[in-house]
Amino acid sequence: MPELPEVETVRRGLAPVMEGHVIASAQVNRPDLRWPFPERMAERLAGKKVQALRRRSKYILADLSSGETLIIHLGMSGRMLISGAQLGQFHHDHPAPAKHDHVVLDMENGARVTFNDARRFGAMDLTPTEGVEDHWLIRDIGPEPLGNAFNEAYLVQRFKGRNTPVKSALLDQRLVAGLGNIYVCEVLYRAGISPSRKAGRIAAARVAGLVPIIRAVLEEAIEAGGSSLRDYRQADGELGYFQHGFRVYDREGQPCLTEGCASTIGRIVQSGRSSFFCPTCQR
DNA sequence: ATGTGTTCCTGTCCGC
DNA sequence: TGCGGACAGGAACACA
Repeated sequence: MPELPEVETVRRGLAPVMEGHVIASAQVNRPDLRWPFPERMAERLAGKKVQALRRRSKYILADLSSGETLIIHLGMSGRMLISGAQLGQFHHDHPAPAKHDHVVLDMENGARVTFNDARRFGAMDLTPTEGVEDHWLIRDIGPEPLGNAFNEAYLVQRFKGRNTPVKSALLDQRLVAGLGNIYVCEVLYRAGISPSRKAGRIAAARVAGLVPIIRAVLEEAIEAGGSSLRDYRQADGELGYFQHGFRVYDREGQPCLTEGCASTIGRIVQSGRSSFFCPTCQR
């Protein structure tokens, strides 16, 4: 599920209990998720301090004092739960293990971080921190949409000559990092561009206009995640799944929210994914 | 090189 | 209440 804003929200939620703290022990309850876990993962995590908790695209990167980095991907259904830490205090009691709790990290500070992933499209790997950007899962990913390398000239260049629908182009992680089905729908709605339009046939000015829209949509979602984070810390400690007011995603058959537009939101399937759009506002 | 369809897995929801 | 099918926030992989 989680797209860039949700992963960033998870990272920010984990940081207070993990960054600068030592993993006392790790429990690994199955041999694999999408791929096998790295050899001896539990042993390689135990006793290591998390020096930094970073994010690259939809990956969370935990740099360890051993010189290795734990790479975490949440896939479609991956969740992170914090227990034993509330309101800055550690109370040391944890909920009963749940179905699909695959990896459990017990921190020396008493907090417990549980990775739960029903569909098991998630992944974890351990790799040397030096060169983690060249790891096979990460090396081909495009620029961070909130960074300087992602800009108008870049996107215009990358769209040039592409015969694929703009929806597919923006989902392509090699082109830009971190966008998923929800936020691509939201971006194209805000930009007034049909998801079916071929990327290479959009006027350069409109392509350039996508850049600030992508940034705004993601930043607003991160902000919404940030405010939800405070609630989660008070509630059950589950991170990353927050209610965010989507303006077009999952609104098939409901009225378009654009002022003065009388259309209803439609849905088409593009390469197996639902695209929600307004047939009037998006051309 | 690009573009598209299939696949991995479990859970939920909706119509009969 | 059961059953079948569609669908779900990802992305690697196989193939045209």
